[in-house]
Amino acid sequence: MNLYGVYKKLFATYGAQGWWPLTACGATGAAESVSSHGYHPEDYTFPHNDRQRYEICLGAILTQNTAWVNAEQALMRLHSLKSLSPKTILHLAPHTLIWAVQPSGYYNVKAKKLRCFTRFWMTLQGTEPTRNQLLDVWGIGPETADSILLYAYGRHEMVVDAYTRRILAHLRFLPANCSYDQMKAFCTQHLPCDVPLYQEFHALIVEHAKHYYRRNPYTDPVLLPRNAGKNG
DNA sequence: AACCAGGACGTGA
DNA sequence: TCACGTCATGGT
Repeated sequence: MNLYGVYKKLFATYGAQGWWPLTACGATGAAESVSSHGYHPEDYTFPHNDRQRYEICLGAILTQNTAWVNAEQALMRLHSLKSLSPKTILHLAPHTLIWAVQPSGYYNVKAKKLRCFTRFWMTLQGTEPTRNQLLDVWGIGPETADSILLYAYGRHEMVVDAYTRRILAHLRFLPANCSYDQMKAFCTQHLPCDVPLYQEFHALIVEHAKHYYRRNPYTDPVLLPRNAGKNG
């Protein structure tokens, strides 16, 4: 099975994931309903405005090496401060921003990252950032940059992560110590050039890895049903 | 009770 | 370039 076969198998198994998740307030614009996820299954025209794009960017930073539920709590706190927007977030006192970011961990660095990114965002004036521009922002590395480009701007950039590395290595497509750029190039080369497919692929990888790639040794009954590849 | 979560940065070799 | 320590909360 090639990588496109992997995609089709995961999609058949888990269905459309509808990433990127927004908070309910971000997805609907409602001021009060700040509860669960605002997924957008099979609405690939998403996001619809700069406010949603901005929330995706903050979420991408807040979820770095952190469970999404924790990042979401931080977004909720920002919303409760009416500061889930570039203009207002920069007016927060340092300790207030740190309080908001605290549930997502790394609160000192992430508060700084949000400030750095927001200053950059303001310079964009609504225009789309390039990948190199994003990488020049302190706190934005390759995965966060690609997440922003793919999910906030619908750009044709594959997002890969630690889960992707585990799966690609387990399927023996790439060595376990492969680089981010190697993974990205491999995925780009072996998948159709289709933005919604890219969005779903990464989301499906994460969903699948949560099931079978949390702890070594990995067993994957979906992609490796009968002990295949045991002998290298 | 370790171990992990949708990484990135700073440093030293 | 690359390996390694650091950042930190919350769930299993």
